[in-house]
Amino acid sequence: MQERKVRVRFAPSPTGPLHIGGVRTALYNYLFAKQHGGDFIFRIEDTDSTRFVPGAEDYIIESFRWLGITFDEGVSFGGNHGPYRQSERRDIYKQYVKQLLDAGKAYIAFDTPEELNAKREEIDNFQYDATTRLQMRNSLTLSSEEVEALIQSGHQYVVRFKIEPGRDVVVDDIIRGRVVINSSILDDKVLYKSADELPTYHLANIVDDHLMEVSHVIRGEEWLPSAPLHVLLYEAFGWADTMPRFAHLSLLLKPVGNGKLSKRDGDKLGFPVFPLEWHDPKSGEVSSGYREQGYLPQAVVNFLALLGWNPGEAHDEMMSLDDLVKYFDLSKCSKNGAKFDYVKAQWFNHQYLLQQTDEAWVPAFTDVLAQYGIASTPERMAEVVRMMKQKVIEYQTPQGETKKRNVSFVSDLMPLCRFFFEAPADFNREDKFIKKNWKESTAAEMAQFIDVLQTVTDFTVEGLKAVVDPWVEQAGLRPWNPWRICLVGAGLGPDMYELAAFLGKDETIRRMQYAISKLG
RNA sequence: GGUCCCUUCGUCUAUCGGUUAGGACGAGAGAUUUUCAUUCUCUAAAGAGGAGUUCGACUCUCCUAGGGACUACCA
Repeated sequence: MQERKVRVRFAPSPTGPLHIGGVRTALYNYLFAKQHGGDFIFRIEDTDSTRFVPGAEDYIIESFRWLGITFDEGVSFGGNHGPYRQSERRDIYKQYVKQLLDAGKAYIAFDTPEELNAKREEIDNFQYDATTRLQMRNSLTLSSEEVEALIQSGHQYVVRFKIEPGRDVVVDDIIRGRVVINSSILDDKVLYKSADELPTYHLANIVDDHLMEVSHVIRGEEWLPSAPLHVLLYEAFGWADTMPRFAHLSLLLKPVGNGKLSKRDGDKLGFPVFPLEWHDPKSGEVSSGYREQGYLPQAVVNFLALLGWNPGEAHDEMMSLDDLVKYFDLSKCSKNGAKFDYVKAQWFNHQYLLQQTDEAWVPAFTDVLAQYGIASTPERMAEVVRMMKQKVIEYQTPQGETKKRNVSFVSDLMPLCRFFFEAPADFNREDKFIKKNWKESTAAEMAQFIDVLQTVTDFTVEGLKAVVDPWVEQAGLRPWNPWRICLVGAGLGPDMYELAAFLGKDETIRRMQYAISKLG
C-alpha cells in the first residue's frame, strides 16, 4: 500500500444541534489529522432535504470554533475539493450514478414507499435483494422501453445497488481488526432518489470521500454494519486501491441504565449533551450546552478525549489539545462503549478553572454578579475570586440529594459571594452554624472585639494580625466563628482577616454592631 | 427475529502469555484547618461464566450469558 497524505473528514448532517458523541468523533479525527500532518475536512451531508434544520450548520461551526477544533478545508473554510455541501454536488453524483447504471451494477426501481411497506407487512423480514428483486418493478424485470416510458411519464424512481450475493466482504478496521460480513445479508441499498435528485448517504459518502481524497474514515460504530456496502461500492467504482482505511469508534452510552446516550438524556439526567445551548427553531425548545453551563472548552475536550481512549502510563489525564495530538493513538481506542461520566466532566472543569488566572475569571464573574444587581471594580472582583475560587458549594445530585463539592463553575461562585458586597440582613437562629457558635456571652465578646478593632490603624491582613492575634491569645477567646456570623451571616467564606481587610474597618465594625443588635 | 460488534474495580481505562492486575474520577478513613472547602496520606474496590490451547492465561480459540449497534427513498 502506497503512502498517502492523511486526509480525514467530519461530515455531519445539518439536522439539529451537534451531539456530544459527534463532537468526540470530530475530535478524534482532528487529533489523527494533526498528528500526521494531514488535513481535516468539514463536509455537510444534507442529502435529506426533508430533515434540514435552519441554523444547524452555523451551530456546528460555532461549536468547533469554541472548542478550538479547526478545519483545513470545507464549508466556510475554503479548499479546492469543493463544493463541500452535498446539496451543491448534484451533478457530480448523477454522473457516478450513471456510471454504475451503465455498468449494470445498479438498477432503476419504481416500487413506491407504500408498495414496499405493504410488502414488508406481507412478508416477514422482507428484504430488497437478490432473492426478491426479480419480483419487483424495476429495470431488471421491465423492458428498457417500459422503463423509459415510466420515467418519461413522470414516475418517481430510485436507483438501487445490485449486490451480488454469497460473497464474504472484508472490512479491515483500525480499531476492530478484520470484520467479515457475507454480502447475502445486505440489501440492494437505495443510492439515488429521483424525487429530489439527490443521492442517499451511501453513494454521496463514497463519491465524496474518493473525490476529496480522504485517506481514513473515522466514524461511529453505528456505521460498521454498512461498511461492507461501502467496500462494495468502492469496488464497483474501481476505486478499491485508494479506498480509505476505516476506524469505527465505540459509542457513548447513558451514564445510568442501558443504551446509547441520546439527545433527550441530557436534560433528563441533568447535564448537557450539546456543546452549545440550542434553541430549536420549530418547537422553541431550549437544550442546555456546555458553554452556557460554565464549562471551559479545554475541559470538555480533555474529558471527551478520555471517553474511549487513554494514554496509559504515557501521560497523566490532564492534557491540552497539543498533548492530545501528541499522545492520541487511534489504534488503541477501546472497542467497547463508554458510559458518559458527568461527574468526571465536572472534575476536569474544576481543574481547568483553578489553572486559570484570577483575572480570567473576572469577566464571567462580573456577568454573574450583574444578575444580582451588583457592580464593582475589576480589582475588587479579582480579589473576591482569589479568596473564593477554592470554596465549596452545595448542589443537587441527579438523584435529588444535596451534596457539597468544590467550585467547578464560575456561576457557582456568586451565591457564595454576596456577602462581599452586601451585609447580612437577617440571622437565622435555627441555622446550625449560628446555633452552635453564637452563645450567651458572644455579644459581649464581640463588643469587646470591636473595641480592639477600633485601635487597628493598618486595616490589612498583616495589620489585623498584629493586633488581634495577641488579644485573642491573651483573652483566651475563639472569636472566629462568631465574627464570621457577623460579617458573613453563615458558615462560609474566606479567611476572616482577608474578609475584614476587604470590607474595610467601617463596614466590618458596622456589620458587627448590626449582628449584636440582631442576635443579642 | 437476522447480521455484526463488545465484556478488567461503581465509572473511564492500563496490561499487547509470566505483574503484589497499575492509574484517574467517585467512595471511605485519617492528617491539616479560623467556617465550608482545598491540600496531603491511606484504604476498599475488577479480569461475566464454562471449556480448551499452553510449562504458564486478563491476554489466544470455542461455547454460554449479558450489553450494544444495524436491519428506511435518515444520516
